[in-house]
Amino acid sequence: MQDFANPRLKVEPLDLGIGLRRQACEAIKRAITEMDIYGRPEEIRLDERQLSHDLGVSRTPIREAVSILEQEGFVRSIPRRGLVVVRKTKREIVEMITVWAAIESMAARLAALRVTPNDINELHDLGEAFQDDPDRHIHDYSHANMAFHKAIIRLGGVELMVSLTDTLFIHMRAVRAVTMTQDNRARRSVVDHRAIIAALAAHDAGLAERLVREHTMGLAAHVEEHGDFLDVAAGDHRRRPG
Amino acid sequence: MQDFANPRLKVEPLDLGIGLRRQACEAIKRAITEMDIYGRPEEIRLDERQLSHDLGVSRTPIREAVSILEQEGFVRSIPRRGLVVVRKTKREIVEMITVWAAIESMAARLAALRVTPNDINELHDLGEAFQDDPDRHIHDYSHANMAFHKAIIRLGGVELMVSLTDTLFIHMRAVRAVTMTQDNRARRSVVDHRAIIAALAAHDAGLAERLVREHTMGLAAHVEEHGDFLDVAAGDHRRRPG
DNA sequence: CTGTGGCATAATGTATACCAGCGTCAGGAG
DNA sequence: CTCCTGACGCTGGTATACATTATGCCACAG
Repeated sequence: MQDFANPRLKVEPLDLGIGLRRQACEAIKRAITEMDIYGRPEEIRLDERQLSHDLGVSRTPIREAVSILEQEGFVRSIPRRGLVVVRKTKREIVEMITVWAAIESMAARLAALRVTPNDINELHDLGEAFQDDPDRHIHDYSHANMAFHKAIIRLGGVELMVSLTDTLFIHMRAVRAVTMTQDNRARRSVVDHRAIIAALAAHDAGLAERLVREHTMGLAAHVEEHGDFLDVAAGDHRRRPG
Repeated sequence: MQDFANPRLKVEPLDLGIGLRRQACEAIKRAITEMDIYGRPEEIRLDERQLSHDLGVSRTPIREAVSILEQEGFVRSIPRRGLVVVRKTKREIVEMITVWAAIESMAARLAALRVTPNDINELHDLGEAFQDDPDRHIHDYSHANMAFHKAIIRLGGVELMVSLTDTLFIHMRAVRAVTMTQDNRARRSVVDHRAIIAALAAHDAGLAERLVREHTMGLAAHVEEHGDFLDVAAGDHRRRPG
């Protein structure tokens, strides 16, 4: 009966141990994403005992976290051999971008029917934030670029799209910077984004979908064309030739 | 050196521990999918010890398998409370269908540029298999229907789409039968499928995409309209009202 | 009679110990 | 000098034991 009659104490739910495994999962994931995977040619191995020692927990939560990370495609567990950080091949990156294009274009279609002027303003701010000189702050612009696309997906109103693309975007972190610096893509992105915003503002679902699809598939084609650096040493540790 | 010179012992590779956790994961997943989740109104709890005892393994592999299953959205782990089989809400089902529509329509677009006459024949066989009387063998038809859509996604040539939709389709297993029996959808599906095949055969990417999208989004709208049975008791175990 | 508080039980989350392969290195033999 | 073989160590996989917490019941007090 004290649900709303006595609002005396407003304590937070106090997330007790809501996941020592979650913390480990997040920590490892962040460590992986912040590491420049494609910078070094050799394989990156993970040691369970090292991780458990560094994180100050036992191996059990580490292993559960690793299970999740493996399911999400960040690491690969080779039985009796060890854990390696997966290095996405060019083909896999292109596939991820393709799926991203599929989801975001559908989200744009749905968003075109729902957007408010307020949403349009937010998109505009995100799109024009670095319009003056996108080449200057590549990293920041790349971040804002991701935020723009994530905003469109969010405006679609489908939570599942948000969660699915979140994982995809994390995987593409390593590719962002490279793709942005090439071919003056950053500058052209701004133009595309303006057109997308205009289509959304006009509630033109078909146009918004097409523009988003062509924009993102353009990135896929770009990676397909210039992304060979991803496969430089992706498969050099299959067998030990002796 | 005894690889092929001395074929005296032909013992099978005996997948020792190639994944005790994988086996547990598959077993539990199959048990969940084969269980009629939406038949009983009460929550379905899973007991770790029971599972470990039934599968004949320790709790550790069970817990790792459960981590994967939780990540895939089949179970939900409530800290210190236990495991419950998730019962997808109508909204979540609609969202999954929407994502499915996004992916398959993109796959259809890609497939239209790649399909061979052989592929068209296969699709035709899948689509027309139950054309004579789809209402008769609802279960088989539902299976063939899924196979048809999975075939289109496969023809898109993007492996990631196949794996992503595999999980989605498993989740929608429970919904298939119901949606098929309502509104004469099975019969109309055949007509839609014919048009999709024709568009693919004509290499009309835009049309194929549109037809697939409208077909699948029609299912989404149908579930949105008639899928209230999904929420009958989805949230009755939040609090114990006393 | 009802409500509250404490206790007991049980289930999960975590830690540690043990086990089984696989790689590597060294030593011996040809 | 080279190649094969065996042993050791490192790695992950599994099991079991322990602690912490949630829940339900019972007793006592108002």
